[in-house]
Amino acid sequence: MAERTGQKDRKSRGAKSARSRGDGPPAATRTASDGEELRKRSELLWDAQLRPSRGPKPTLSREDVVRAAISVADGDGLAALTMHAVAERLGFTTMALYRYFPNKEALIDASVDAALGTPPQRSGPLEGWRQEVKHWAYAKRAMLCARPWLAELPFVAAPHGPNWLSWHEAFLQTIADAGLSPEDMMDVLSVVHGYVSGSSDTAISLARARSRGSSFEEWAQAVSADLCRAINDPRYPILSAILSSQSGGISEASPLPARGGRPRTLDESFDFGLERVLDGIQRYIDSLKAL
Amino acid sequence: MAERTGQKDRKSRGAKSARSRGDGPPAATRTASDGEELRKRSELLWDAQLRPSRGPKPTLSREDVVRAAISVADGDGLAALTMHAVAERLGFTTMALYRYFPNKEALIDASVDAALGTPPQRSGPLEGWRQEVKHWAYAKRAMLCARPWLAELPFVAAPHGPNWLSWHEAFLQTIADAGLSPEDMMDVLSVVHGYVSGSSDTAISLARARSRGSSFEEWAQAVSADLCRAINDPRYPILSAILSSQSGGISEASPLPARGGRPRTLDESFDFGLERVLDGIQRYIDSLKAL
DNA sequence: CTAATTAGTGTATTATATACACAGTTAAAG
DNA sequence: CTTTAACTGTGTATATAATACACTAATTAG
Repeated sequence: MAERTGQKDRKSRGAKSARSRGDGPPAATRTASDGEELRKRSELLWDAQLRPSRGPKPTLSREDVVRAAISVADGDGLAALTMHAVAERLGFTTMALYRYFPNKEALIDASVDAALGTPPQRSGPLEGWRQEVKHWAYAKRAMLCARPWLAELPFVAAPHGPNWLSWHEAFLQTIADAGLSPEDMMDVLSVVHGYVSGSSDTAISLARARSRGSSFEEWAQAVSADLCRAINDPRYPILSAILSSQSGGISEASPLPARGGRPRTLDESFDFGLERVLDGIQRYIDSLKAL
Repeated sequence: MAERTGQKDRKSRGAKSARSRGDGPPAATRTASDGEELRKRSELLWDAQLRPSRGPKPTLSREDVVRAAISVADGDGLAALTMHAVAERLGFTTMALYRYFPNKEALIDASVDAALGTPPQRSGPLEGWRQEVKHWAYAKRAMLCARPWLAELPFVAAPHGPNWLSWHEAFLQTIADAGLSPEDMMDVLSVVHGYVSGSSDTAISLARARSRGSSFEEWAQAVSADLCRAINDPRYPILSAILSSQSGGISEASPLPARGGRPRTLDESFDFGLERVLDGIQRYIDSLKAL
């Protein structure tokens, strides 16, 4: 009954393509990332792939492959991102991709970074750190919503590519003149970045639903039904009260700018939270100035 | 050259087990969650599985299966969480699990919720919302670090189970008396929750590395090396300057409480950010009182 | 030209999820 | 007590994916 699971056959192979799997501990497929794993992935991600001189020239470039991968994920979600699907889009066989990336994980790492894109360039004069940070936060959220499949990946312990660093750099520029220490700047970055990525899940969920053809109503209905199981459950008195008091569920982007008794839209809630976060940062900056 | 990939053969199958796949759009495996998907998953998660009367009693319960699944994931990470591994741990065949959960996704949804556990009960008198929220945030972060595999899953658009709701409820209790409107309470929850989950990735990464036997040094080395590719890259002037100024990389939990020139530890950075967030919330609460 | 080296292909292997049919079990109904 | 519908756990089969490996054709250094 106990099955012969163990022992993946590790055939010794020439010192040639040392860029394959890696062997450490259990070595979870994707997702794993202790020291060894991360180091390898990071190296692969930044590896410049020098072109050899002897054989035929490759028809494609890594960029081509990444573009195809992104286009697959954009179209049909992360689950559709198979080596086969990418190869097909390029008109090649599945195995051809392995000439460009040693494994799927490396392709995904590269695709994720490419998909992040570069942060919007600041145009015109600085508007003060607060406004600049807001722009950055909006842009980041918009980027995530435009590529909902990014949120399906564990960002935890993934290697940071050039575009990721660009986003960080762009943030640091927004607060470069606020008078913070280097360490404070990094920690403030972490606060805003944490808030943005951690709180955008609902918006991303909506974006994904839309990209799959669901209507706003259908999505809102499902989300609401899911959460509303708390209603009338004695384990959740406060939540229950709040949910049942809020008549509808989530409201779509408001056509009217008026903020009356209308509940906040998703974006307005994001905004609300962002203002709180910025208030907190502001207070810290002010406290430093006061010294 | 172009390969004969097309046309996945979709064999017609009887109308029998209507509880199988679902068919809508491309229907990504896990991870997908438009309206339909979410509705189904939510239902499954809350479905009470009434025991039928006719046949033999099942040897296991859903709870048993979930426990086994969690123990697999705790031990070897999410990638090790296969139906086979869970079944083996229980001493059953793979297919036996399908008597308890219609598919792996449902098992994972249930396992995630169970793994969240219940938030710590408040003991003793209230210490004021700020302190209470801090406790909650610490507890949540600790919970995520204790189960790093949770962060490998897309939380986006996953159904919310009883434990998830409990965490929400517990938060709402902490700020129930702060004088916020129901809507504000939910949005404040979203801020803190967003910050905590979004900013814990590094700590979670460390926790995972540790659970896989990496030393702190090995992990810190890898993380640092990954980020430090920015150094001396003209695209990242500020980041580069900050990183090269900070001598070491990340420092472990400090043995000394003294906060001298020493860089912040991971936990201290989290704390720093949390204080900013709380300051922002406090300011909002104060502004309401001032009215 | 010749040999080394590489690109893309084709095929085989392995891991996983899961459909389906079967055998033994149990309790409700006769 | 028998019958039998409804179930449980098992065994087997299939589909999807990733990817190892060997092969052919291409291309260029010498």
